[in-house]
Amino acid sequence: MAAYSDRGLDQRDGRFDLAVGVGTDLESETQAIDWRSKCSIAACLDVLGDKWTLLIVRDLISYETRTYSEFLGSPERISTNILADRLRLLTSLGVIERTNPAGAARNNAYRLTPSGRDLRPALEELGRWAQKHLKQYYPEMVESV
Amino acid sequence: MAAYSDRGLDQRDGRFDLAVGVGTDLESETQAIDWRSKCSIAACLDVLGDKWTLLIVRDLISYETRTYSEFLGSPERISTNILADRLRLLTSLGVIERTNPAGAARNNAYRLTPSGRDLRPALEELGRWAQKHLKQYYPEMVESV
DNA sequence: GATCTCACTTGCAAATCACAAGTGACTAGG
DNA sequence: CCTAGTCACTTGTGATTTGCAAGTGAGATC
Repeated sequence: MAAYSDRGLDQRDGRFDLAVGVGTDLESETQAIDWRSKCSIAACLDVLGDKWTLLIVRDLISYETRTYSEFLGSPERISTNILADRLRLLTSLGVIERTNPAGAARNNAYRLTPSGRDLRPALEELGRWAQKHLKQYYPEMVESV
Repeated sequence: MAAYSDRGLDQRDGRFDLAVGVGTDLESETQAIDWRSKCSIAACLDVLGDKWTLLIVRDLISYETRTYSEFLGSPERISTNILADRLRLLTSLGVIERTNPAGAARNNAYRLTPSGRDLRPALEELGRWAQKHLKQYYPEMVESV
């Protein structure tokens, strides 16, 4: 517990440039991650901690594969620039990949890698928590994944 | 699976004003939540989906109780306005509460409610995932919770 | 080979965030 | 009690991120 708590207050933990140089612009671009602490939960949130990233993973758990425009069709209405950015991030992290890595972007869907599939238990727990504790505020909510 | 996918594309799912009128300004203020879809995972992310909220929960899992300034001491260095905002949100959701609800704000710590304690499995899964899949990018990472 | 669709990119306004500097209530010391 | 200090915030300002609308360019379709 609290294994990070002995750190000095003024020090930064590091920055890491993710990149996979496979081919298209989207895949070869680079993203810097500023790790806020050594805590694994904080690291997870450094990467996945926003309103959109895990919804992409959720869609891929539900549907196995999904194209860019299919993601756009999901009910939460992600905007195109955010979608492109998050797909780039998840690809560079090795959480998702193209179904046809060598092929052109058009109709080239995304799928989860083993790393992405390992997020399923966490998403199930989050969904379970919402079902139990958010339904009082939002009765129309339904299950997922 | 994909139980939300039959929704129309143009419809909004709703908005809900959270409020608990217990006493201090911080507790009685109101926050609007715009539910993006009926999906429970999306609902969870509507509420907890950012880089800071779950770190507050993590601290309370690690330490049982924490004051405002103790939260500020955590290594991720949350800023004061964001901390106040998230404490307000988590309080209005019933995820955390003050250890002395009737007392003054000064030295009045926060603790998890049963709802907050139910987030532990999800945080454990997220931490486990980070340990398994993020360590390659960030070797200094350590366990947590 | 012109048109269409798909997977993005770009530009700009709006919202959110980080950082620094207050503020006001309690509290300990003299 | 009066003053100085600490704690729990709030406020202001500039920087970053997001949302929305409008492109763009490459491959598929006709």
